[in-house]
Amino acid sequence: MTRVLVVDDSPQILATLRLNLRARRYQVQVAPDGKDALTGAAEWHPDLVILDLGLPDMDGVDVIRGLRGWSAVPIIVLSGRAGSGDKVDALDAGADDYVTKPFGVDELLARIRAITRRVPAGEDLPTVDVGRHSVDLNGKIVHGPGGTRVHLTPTEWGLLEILVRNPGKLISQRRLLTEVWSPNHLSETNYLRVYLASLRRKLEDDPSRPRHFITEPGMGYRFEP
Amino acid sequence: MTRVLVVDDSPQILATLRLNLRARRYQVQVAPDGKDALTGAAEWHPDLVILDLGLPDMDGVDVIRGLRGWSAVPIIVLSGRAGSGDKVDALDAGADDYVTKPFGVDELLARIRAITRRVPAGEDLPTVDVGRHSVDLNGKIVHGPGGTRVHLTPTEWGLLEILVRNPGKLISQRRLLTEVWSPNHLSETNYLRVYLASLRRKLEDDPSRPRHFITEPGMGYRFEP
DNA sequence: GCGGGCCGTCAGGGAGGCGTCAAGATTCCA
DNA sequence: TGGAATCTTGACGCCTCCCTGACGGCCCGC
Repeated sequence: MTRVLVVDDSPQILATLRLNLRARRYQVQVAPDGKDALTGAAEWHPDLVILDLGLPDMDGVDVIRGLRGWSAVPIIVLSGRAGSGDKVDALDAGADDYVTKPFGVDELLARIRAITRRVPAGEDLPTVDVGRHSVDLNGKIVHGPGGTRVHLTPTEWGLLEILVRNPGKLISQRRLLTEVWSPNHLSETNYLRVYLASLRRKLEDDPSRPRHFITEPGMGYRFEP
Repeated sequence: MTRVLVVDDSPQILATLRLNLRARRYQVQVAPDGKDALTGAAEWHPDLVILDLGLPDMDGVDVIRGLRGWSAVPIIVLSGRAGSGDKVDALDAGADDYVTKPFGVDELLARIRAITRRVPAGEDLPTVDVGRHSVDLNGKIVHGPGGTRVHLTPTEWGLLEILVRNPGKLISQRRLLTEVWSPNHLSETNYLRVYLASLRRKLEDDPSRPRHFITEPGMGYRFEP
């Protein structure tokens, strides 16, 4: 089932879209501002984002850039501004479509179908740079300098994905253990030490002085792009 | 270089678009009606089609259907009609975007960038080389060195196609089992072992040391060109 | 200065995944 | 109806990866 994240500060539009999308068997989650949109997308991994440009807390184009930093999820922009410059800015920042308000729900639904048809839902992870290595989360490939390749084990990929999808953010030991292992492994913090060491050995230029996989003692780990 | 086919019966629009696109280093070909559009697309294999719905000889939506019958090329529709029904029809017939006239050239160019960004231009692979063998996916034929032929079973073709269409990318066991067998066979990973062995025996130079069909333990398989 | 957490490192053992082979079971076509 | 091609199933040995425990370094408070 296609997962749609709707970002808008107007409760009416939110309610209308949620109703219409749910009736068409989409899975819907909503966010009222840019901050919630970014965290929601990082945690929920939607197949499509519908984004109003006029958000209370941040510029819509910055939200697009924030998403595009780590995700290739399709983005449909809603906006009251019909100016050519606004459209060009949003599209060039990484939006896939631009619909001006007021819009017909039928048209929006058709555009949603057009976009999800092209992207079979699920190919939303681009490549991320980690120092001199480039990490392709989609193809599960790590390229090193000079055409070399680095091999990662499933557990290493699990850790790497969570960290890289939340650049700059502190990820608690609790969350890493829960998502990579299980909620029963919350006390096994030594697993993290072993596998973080392994990731650093494979991806950091100087594993003993990590620059991208940072330890926050007592709390967790952080990925610095 | 991205190849764009522009379909419109108005000489002015044709000239304007050709000028602007050529200036942005697109390769442009034009067609004045639906018949020329279909034959032109079949012979020239454009990476993008810009299609005016108001053509003299046939309905624009039929042109879309005609293209979609055999090609997945992105289509941007131009139309003077702003009605919601027209948009829905065109998009559901297979168009990727819908721009109403009069339109700004800047906006159209931004939409072109947005669409071609997603599809990296030219990604059908009729024949693929696997070591000393060449695989014709359309004709379902494998040629070996020296004019020999290799026979593959339907299941082998199923596996081979998914792997070869995603060169370099890791394909999960889950996806292979789902698409070649069914979602009920997710636990039968032994099938994969048997048929991967079979593919290697038929296509690899040294089946015991595979160079093109790589196992990623615990995750899936990968085709290396 | 000293001790206790917390973290990084290393290497061995065990379990599960993988490749291989061959023998049924099933389907397909003549 | 018979035979051939294809798919399924099971057994066995190998190899990878995960877990585990021990040790040392660093930082902090006492």
